[in-house]
Amino acid sequence: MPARKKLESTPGTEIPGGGRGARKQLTRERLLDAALTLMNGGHSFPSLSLREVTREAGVVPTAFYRHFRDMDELGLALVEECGLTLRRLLREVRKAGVPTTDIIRHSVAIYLQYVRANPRHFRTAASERNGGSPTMRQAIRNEVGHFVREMAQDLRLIGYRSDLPTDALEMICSLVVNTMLNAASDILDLPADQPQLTRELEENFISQIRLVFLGAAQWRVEAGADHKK
Amino acid sequence: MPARKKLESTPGTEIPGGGRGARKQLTRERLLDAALTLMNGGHSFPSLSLREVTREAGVVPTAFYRHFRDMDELGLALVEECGLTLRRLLREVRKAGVPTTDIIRHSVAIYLQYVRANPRHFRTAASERNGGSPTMRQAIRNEVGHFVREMAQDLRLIGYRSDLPTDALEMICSLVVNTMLNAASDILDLPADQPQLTRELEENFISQIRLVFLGAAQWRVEAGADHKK
DNA sequence: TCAGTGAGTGAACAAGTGTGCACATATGGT
DNA sequence: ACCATATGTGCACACTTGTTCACTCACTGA
Repeated sequence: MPARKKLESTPGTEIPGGGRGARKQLTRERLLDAALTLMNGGHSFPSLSLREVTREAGVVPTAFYRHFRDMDELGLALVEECGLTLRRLLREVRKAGVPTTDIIRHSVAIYLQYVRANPRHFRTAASERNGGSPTMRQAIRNEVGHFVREMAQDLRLIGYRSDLPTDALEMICSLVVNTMLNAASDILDLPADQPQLTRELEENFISQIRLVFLGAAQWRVEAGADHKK
Repeated sequence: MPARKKLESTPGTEIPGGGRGARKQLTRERLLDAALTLMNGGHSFPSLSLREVTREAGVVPTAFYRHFRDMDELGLALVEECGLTLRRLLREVRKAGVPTTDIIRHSVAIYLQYVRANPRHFRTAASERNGGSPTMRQAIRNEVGHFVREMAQDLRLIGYRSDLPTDALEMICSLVVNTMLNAASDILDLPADQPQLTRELEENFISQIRLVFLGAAQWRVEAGADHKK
């Protein structure tokens, strides 16, 4: 058991010159961090108790209420954090520009690196997407929806399949994003001492993304938009 | 609160001629059913308490131990049930044969019908796939893995892309299955009074599956098997 | 027929939970 | 310099939880 030591029994002792608002945000982050950490160790969010979180954060249970009304609110804050990470990822890929050769492998590499850099965020996103409370699920759907739309817009900006309507582009992107998230979950669940398996999963992931874009390259609107017959 | 009425206070009263083993299996099913029902109403499995389940099943908490060692064991039984449903689905699609026109739309229709017939199983599968305890996640991965392999074999039997190695076929199928499960989760989460949204989601789903097979039709092993360069 | 088995009951427990309340005290504006 | 504010503490409360124990009594099979 970690049993992180409690904060000094009076506020402000730890960072005397820190400023009040700063301190508040600090313990708020500690609470969020504690939740993420606990979730990384088998726990799933809905089975997380308020007391557990405050214990891990090194804070008395009642202090929780200074920051969140209840666990649901903390959950939403967590989702927001994950969404932020996702957006940062998109920025990163965008910044990398459009390499002339093997765009897919390149982007996937950046993605996997990002997943490994923020395992807790991706695990949370993947696990609460279908698992959490209805409220939280909806929140995650929104974030993922944003991500899909941004990605579609990015594709448009680099001139990819500029003949397709936005609907079609977004449908393609959502397929890609689903595959991404599933892969993240699979890869993060792997025992860390099996580089061979990891390699296989990664190759499988790249193949799937490639296959999707192979299909996307030939997609025709009529095939999808035709609701009759 | 449902507060289903308790069983008669002595065993065997309810179905006097039922036989002992039959009665045991009956309450066992009641427990599994109770868990599924609770999960359908917002709860996620790891946040389910033993007492909650027995309450919903109309049984005293201690009776639980006559059937499962703990909640984890019940979870595994649940996963097995879901796996059974998945296999039944495959059989159903297989039985329907290979229609000459629009195979995809046809199969998707059967699938969606199945999802709506067993919403709790599909919701459970989708939600515990990434969310539950490590043990349960692994169990679900196994079931899904079986499903993927069976599906690949089915494709092989109808002569689909008989030139591809099994690896490639399975990689395609796992993409399809992921898309299926995501779609199920999305569709089941929809408010039931929005047929328009449902319709849109379904069309989107069909498009995605179509796109995948469009890509699959052009897949070449070299592209995926080439680990160098 | 009659003992034994085993699915169910109810009471009890220690531990953990969420939350309300009164209290401390550093911070920050006046 | 000082008082209100706000962040964190400690204690207390009523509940719920998982699990134990001794029990009942219908069904089973010899």
